[in-house]
Amino acid sequence: MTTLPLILLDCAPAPGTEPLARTSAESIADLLKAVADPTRLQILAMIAGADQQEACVCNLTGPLQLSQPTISHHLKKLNEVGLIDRERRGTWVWYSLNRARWAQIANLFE
Amino acid sequence: MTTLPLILLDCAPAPGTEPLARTSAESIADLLKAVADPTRLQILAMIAGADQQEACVCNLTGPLQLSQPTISHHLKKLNEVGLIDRERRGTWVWYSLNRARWAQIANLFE
DNA sequence: AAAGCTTATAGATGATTATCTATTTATGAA
DNA sequence: TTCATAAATAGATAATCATCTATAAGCTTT
Repeated sequence: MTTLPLILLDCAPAPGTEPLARTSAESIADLLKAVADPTRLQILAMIAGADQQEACVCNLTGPLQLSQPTISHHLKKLNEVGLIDRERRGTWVWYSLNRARWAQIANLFE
Repeated sequence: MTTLPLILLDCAPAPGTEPLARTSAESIADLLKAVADPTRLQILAMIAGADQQEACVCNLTGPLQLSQPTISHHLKKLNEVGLIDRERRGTWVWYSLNRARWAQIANLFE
């Protein structure tokens, strides 16, 4: 009597489960890490909901009850992954949503 | 000569920038944190790409080169936020994507 | 019940990070 | 040039977390 190749049912990589390349996974994770923070989500929501869809640091410190360096820190993180754009106008620095980058996240989950 | 009410241009919460409620921001962040990890992204990709779109722990340890407890740890995190479902069949435990939960993430970015 | 395999949990550790205070840099006004 | 305001950076700290080893728990078979 012949037996089925049980090894195929045993513990082995499942067929078709080539893992997502580590470097790709890491760069996607970096992008998602930027949004996976409650304060940064609040910041993004405030920017998206603001007039002209932009905000400066000092627009955010009050409502979020965080120090100015902390807000700047979060804005820098969001800017580094391309989720918000930065524009200096006089003394203020204005941050706005980068819609294209935002859409790239949506595409990841479709 | 009259002057514009400069206070409106000064540092204050921008109009319409009611912050996203902290509790909402935190629960969204918890969901996003679950996917904001390169190993968990690789796990999700492997599950999605597998036959029957499911995988057990031992399908993953080999390709990802991580210890079994580490894989179990990640699967638990993904399961806790509802991104994957868990089903024991005999000795093995099979994990599968929860498409509805997945879609909820997509909706966040539209 | 005893053995063997798969998965989960416990506990430890090193790395990452969100936050703060203090300081510096950048810009505009006097 | 000096002053005042806005934002960025430096450095410190406490908390979170990805990973490991060791062990326990769950299931199947003999």
